Amino acid sequence: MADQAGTAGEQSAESLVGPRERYRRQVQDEVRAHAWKQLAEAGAAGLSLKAIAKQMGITAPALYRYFASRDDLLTELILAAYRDLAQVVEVAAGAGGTPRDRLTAIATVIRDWARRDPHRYLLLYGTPVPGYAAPAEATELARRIFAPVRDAFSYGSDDQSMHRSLTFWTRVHGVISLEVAGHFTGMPFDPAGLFAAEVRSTLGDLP
Amino acid sequence: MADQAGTAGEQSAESLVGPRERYRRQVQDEVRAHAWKQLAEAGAAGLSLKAIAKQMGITAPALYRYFASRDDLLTELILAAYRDLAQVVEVAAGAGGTPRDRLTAIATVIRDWARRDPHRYLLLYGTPVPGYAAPAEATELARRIFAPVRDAFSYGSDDQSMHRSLTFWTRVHGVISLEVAGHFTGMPFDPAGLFAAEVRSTLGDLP
DNA sequence: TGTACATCAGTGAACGCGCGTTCACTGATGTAC
DNA sequence: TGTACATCAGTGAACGCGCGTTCACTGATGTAC
Repeated sequence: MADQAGTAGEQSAESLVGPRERYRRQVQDEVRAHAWKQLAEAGAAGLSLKAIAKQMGITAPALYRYFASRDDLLTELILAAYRDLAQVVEVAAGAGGTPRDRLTAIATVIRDWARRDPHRYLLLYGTPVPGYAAPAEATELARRIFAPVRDAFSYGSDDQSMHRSLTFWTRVHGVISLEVAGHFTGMPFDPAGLFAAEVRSTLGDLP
Repeated sequence: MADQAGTAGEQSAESLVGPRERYRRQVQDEVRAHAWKQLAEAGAAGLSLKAIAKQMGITAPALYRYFASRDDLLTELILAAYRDLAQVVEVAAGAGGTPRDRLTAIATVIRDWARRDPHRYLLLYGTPVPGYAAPAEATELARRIFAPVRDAFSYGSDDQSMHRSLTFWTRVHGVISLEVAGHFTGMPFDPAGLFAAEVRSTLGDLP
């Protein structure tokens, strides 16, 4: 939900931009904010331009000045979510330390990210939106996120890194997705503890 | 999607039932079949009585003879899915053998069940339907399904069975949910192999 | 075996709702001279 | 500094669509005598 201010090509563009463009971006941000709120409350199927317009005290056609269509807005939200997660994971992976340190950090930030905005996590890794085809960039970003994991496992020479990375990935998502979908509610145990134990167990004797 | 003919209280009821009741059940089954087809094509949010009626060549109000409301139908489908999975898992768990045999069988049937009808699996374990509260029976059934796993891990005296069961559960769902949601498509590896390896690794030195 | 009656599946019109999207337009705002 | 013009955000009416649900009704079908 944070602004992707770091995106290449937009750097320090604020000062080069007139008041009209400035206003434009402000409204766009407001639309996105309302869109995220809707996604949280009604899921991807409940994302509605008319409802957003009403919440903003504006008529619906006005939104077409800012987004070409409803699906365009949805695509933008999905890509923004992927970019945000990618950035968070890359920062965690880049903090240095042993492979073990890095992978523990990656797992932790992914879970924190998912818990901060469960609907946003589910938008990426939950039930696919029926009839909606994700753009190619989404797949690229998903690959980019997976890459820090594979990189951290690619130490030494004997290489089972692909298999170990996939295992890491499915285990991390296994706990997180059941947790954020609410399948642990009412069960007498601590998801954080389970997650930590799972990560430890998955890293095994990793240096 | 198979008929729950084995449900207690309905056994051999067919012969006790007049032609009207027989017809009634037939139509109900047809509605359910169309509902599953819709769920597969448009997700839970796309389940529509009017669309089902149209597909059956009937007017929508006629369906209210068979289901009290749209949400009632959805609830019935969810419970039917849980019951079907519970039965399948219980059969696998009850086939005997070592704990290892039983848990391998459980994992296998869950994955097969999920792959046979991905949308049905996602209805239970995917993104929760927003604004829809699952009935208490759903939670009970979910617990019942988990119970065979816990039972198979509860051998000997030292008891970490709860933790091991949860780990088994999250790992199985981790692979399956990413697989059925299509997050492995385009990646050059075999999900079946990954799943098998994951189950083996999770069972460890289990007898 | 035949008839009268009760049951009940299905109809058709209607309700109010929300959706995405288009179009011609108004009027405020920024910009160029 | 002042004015004319171009830009463009936002409006309001309208389109066709689909949804869940209600209601009074028709007419076929099963059942009881």
